[in-house]
Amino acid sequence: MARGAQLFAEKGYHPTSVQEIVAALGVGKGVFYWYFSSKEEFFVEILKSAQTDLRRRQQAAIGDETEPIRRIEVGIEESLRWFREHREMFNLFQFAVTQEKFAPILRHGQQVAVGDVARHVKDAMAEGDIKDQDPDLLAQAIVGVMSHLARTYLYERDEPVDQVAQGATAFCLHGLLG
Amino acid sequence: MARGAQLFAEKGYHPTSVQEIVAALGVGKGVFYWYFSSKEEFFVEILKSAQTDLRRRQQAAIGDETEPIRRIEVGIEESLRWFREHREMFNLFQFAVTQEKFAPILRHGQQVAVGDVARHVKDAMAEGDIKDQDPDLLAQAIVGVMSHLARTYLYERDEPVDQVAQGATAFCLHGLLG
DNA sequence: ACGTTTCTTGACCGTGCGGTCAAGAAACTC
DNA sequence: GAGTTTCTTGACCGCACGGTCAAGAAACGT
Repeated sequence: MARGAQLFAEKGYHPTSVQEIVAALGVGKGVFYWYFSSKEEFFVEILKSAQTDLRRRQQAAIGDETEPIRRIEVGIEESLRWFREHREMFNLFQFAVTQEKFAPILRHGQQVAVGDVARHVKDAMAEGDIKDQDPDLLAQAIVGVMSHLARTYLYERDEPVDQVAQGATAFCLHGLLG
Repeated sequence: MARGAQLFAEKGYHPTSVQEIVAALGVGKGVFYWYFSSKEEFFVEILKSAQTDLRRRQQAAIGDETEPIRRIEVGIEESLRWFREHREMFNLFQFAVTQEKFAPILRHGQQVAVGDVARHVKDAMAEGDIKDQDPDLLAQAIVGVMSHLARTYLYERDEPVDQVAQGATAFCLHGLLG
């Protein structure tokens, strides 16, 4: 299935034919339709499993941290690392959000991610580290920074993860001023 | 051409056929291929003209402002307003970045936008309002916040522009802490 | 050993696509 | 108003797509 993700990522969903997928896998077409009921379902499967994998990684990395602000930082860092290791998925995610068929799945996953961050933000507020604001908006903004910097610096310019992560967290914590 | 953009936005680029486009326009297929050499070229034309329109709006809105920080704020605000007025284009832009054929065009436009912001950031640094950091990274982060909040609050949740703009600028200026 | 279920094959089908083009209609000369 | 250029039409073409299915190979149970 990783094979399929790679193909989709290279050419895009529509331009990649089932024919090409099975050829790359070295199997007949029938075997594809034995395991998946359609090209669409196959794609959804790829998206879902990538999402859960990413979440697992985030959770695992955050596990030891107790400080909410640190949890956010580590979450950003680990997400960037995951996206770097799964270059293919970034474009696929981005494409999927734009298609009505796939958007709900993507939105759900992203809502989970935003929820995670928002929880840490709330915790930080409770501890008085962040002044009271809408936690959801802050979390959304953080996700926005993360994903845009990932695209620009990780994929287009291939810069080292740690450096990008450092820039991302610095901006999220202090903004332009401060 | 706005008609075409709408169709593409509703169904996506590939699933929208030339047949449908000309039907929606109420003309024959030949007239499409008289003015455009391919579906692809037509799409590129839509993207380019939208990009220049957005930029014009940004520049016009910023025109009177002299304070660099205010320029950034007004730029964010006006961009959000434009995206709200051209709902169709958001998905189209997002889709186009993921396709190798169209990505260069999109990247160029976005680089121009980032360049604009980065210039204001530099100015603000010169005036001592922002401490020295990489202006390009800051500008990229701002664009990231803007576009993600636009998607979430403007399109998915249909919240008022001013409120979203206020949240976006606040985060960009002060981050979580500050 | 043999029946049965689980997989695998690839030729094949109907469909709808992007793009063409012979045929004309309008609009524009002079 | 004849001649020429600028548009417009829609039937048509070749093709490649997603998906099917009859046929058979492996694997398994007994």
